Amino acid sequence: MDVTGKIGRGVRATILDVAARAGVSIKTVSRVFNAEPNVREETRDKVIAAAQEIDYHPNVAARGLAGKRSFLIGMVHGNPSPYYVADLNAGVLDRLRGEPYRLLVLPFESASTMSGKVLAMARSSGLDGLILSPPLGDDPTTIAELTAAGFPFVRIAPASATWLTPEVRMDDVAAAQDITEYLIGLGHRRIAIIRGDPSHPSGTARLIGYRKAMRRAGLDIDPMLVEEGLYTFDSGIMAARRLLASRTRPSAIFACNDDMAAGALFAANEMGLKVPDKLSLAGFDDTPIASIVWPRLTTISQPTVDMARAATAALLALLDDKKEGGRITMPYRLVVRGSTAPPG
Amino acid sequence: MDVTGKIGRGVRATILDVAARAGVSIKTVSRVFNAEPNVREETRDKVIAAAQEIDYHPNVAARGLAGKRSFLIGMVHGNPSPYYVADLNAGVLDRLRGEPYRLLVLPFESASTMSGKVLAMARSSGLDGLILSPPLGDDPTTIAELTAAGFPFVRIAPASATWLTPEVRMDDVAAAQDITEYLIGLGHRRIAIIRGDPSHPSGTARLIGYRKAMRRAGLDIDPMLVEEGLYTFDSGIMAARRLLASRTRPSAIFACNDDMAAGALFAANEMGLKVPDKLSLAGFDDTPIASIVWPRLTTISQPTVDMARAATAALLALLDDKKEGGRITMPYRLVVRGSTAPPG
DNA sequence: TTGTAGGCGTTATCAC
DNA sequence: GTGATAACGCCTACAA
Repeated sequence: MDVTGKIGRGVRATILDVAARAGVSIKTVSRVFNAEPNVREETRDKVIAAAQEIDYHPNVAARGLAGKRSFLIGMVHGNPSPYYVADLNAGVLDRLRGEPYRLLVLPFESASTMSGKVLAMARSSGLDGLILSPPLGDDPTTIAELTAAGFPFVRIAPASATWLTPEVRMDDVAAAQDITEYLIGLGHRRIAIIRGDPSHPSGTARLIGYRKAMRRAGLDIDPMLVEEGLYTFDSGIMAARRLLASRTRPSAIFACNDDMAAGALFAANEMGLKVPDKLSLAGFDDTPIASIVWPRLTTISQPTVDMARAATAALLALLDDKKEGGRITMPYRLVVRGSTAPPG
Repeated sequence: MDVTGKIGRGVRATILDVAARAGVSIKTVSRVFNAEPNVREETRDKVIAAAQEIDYHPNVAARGLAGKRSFLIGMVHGNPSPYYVADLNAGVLDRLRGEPYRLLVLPFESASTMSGKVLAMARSSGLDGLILSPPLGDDPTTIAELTAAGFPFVRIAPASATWLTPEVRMDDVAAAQDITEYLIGLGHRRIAIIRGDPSHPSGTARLIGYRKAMRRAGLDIDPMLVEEGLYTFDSGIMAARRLLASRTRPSAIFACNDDMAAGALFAANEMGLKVPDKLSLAGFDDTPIASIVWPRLTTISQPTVDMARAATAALLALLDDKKEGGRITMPYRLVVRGSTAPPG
């Protein structure tokens, strides 16, 4: 036994060491480290002091084995926009600060390779819970297997509601409608849309919002003005090139995320089309990219960080109290910047 | 006991279930799942079949407790550029594919808040090893405590060599010298530099390369042409505004990363300075941002993903074979794009 | 308010 | 090649 309390190189102190040093039982030490009640303040202090002296850190594996939880939550993301992912990460980690939970990032190539394997992955990684972001949060197979197994998970920005488990979202339809109506209000009539990856249902919601706005204004929706993208910068370039090559080209383009809008801006620059004089451009998400390009993008500010924070909070509640599923809708904001103007 | 092999909702199969079903001992099952030798092929198949039938996944916590490792590695990053971080993540995860190790992302505010806490964090998170990216990889306190504890770690892009542990880097000095010489070769004489955050030593290396190139060309280094940034887009704007407000403004700016170069481009746009006609701009890293702005940035292609992959490979080797430290230098590439031209 | 006993699911040690 | 059995460090009961 180590009477001095000095622990040799590589040898970690255990709860027994702390107990011995503090002159209490291991259960008392355990109580202190789990913030359980019924410990005299004086005892608590003794334990904490002893722990510090020998640099004790609870063994996560032992804790997980005995307590049947790993304090590990996973985030699966297949979003191609690094800024979006960075925001998600930031929100989750922010909420996790001070909590015993840690965040595991799960590799992810495409939604299809992942479908049907999420539960196995979660199990083999020993996760306590899962945060699903688009498009996986809308994958029926994934939802079904997680639900069937009773595995705790929350969804960020799901397109369809299940109400089975917490969902944090924003109103994509209304936001897309707003930004389209803003373009219409500027005087635009030929307004194109670059939709997102069809496998991301949020893209569909945004398309619906666009259609609503157009219809309400009595404007035709020319199929030539609906292009498909993949939420990537490059796909935005491609889509915009097709749109702008047409003889009856649009005077405004609404891209379903900032990356594609930046791509459209790039395409316009290539063709010498000045934005916003000859072409108005709107994005969606308000990621940093919207402020990096010139001119800055008019866009919808999606509270990604807040959404991630809220989703994490909901998951923690789920893990602790086994609370029911619910739906949280976060507010968005139309941000008007230099990329939009009346048609020239 | 569950004779049918069907496992109820939420109840996970254990190694005992597999052993019973396969008619072997748990040790044999363990051997199979750890790819140990001395198991007859026939036995192995039986075990694997039994495991699949009851959807067995080894319990990570138990494995960690008994085997004294968590199969968890951590990456600590304090780099403000999301694209850089995304590339690091991608490289690590790519190398980890197929390995039993998982990646933990560690929250990180600033290098100073982290210093002296990395080991404690690694311990309390139960990590097996650590990947340190700038600027933490150069923090003496961190290096010292990890080394003293014999904790396995590798460093990505460290400024100073320790040789104690694997280091994956590129030659920042030579790269910065190359890109500066390229600008000089175009005919520029007044070349400014926007250095990075002083707490990131890579910025110093790049400054040295710039100085070398200038001296070799017999050019004075006007202190007015050396600005300080923080590796962020906004800091690039600020620094460029200061540089461009001067009456004797530079004809070219070399920013120590792409984010700041993009900021400089933004500032030039603000002032109506056409790039590259009136101002040449060079970045560093070749993150996606370099290709998103217009015109695209001339930059140094830093093989971030490859570096992360190599660092991960080195860490895995360290964890398995206890190999020695070593130094890997990856090649860089000067990428010439539209943001640079002869002075107008 | 505190302590004791038992078990969590695996790996390691040694025997067969 | 294979198998019993003892750790591993903690948490959950239950007692005191």
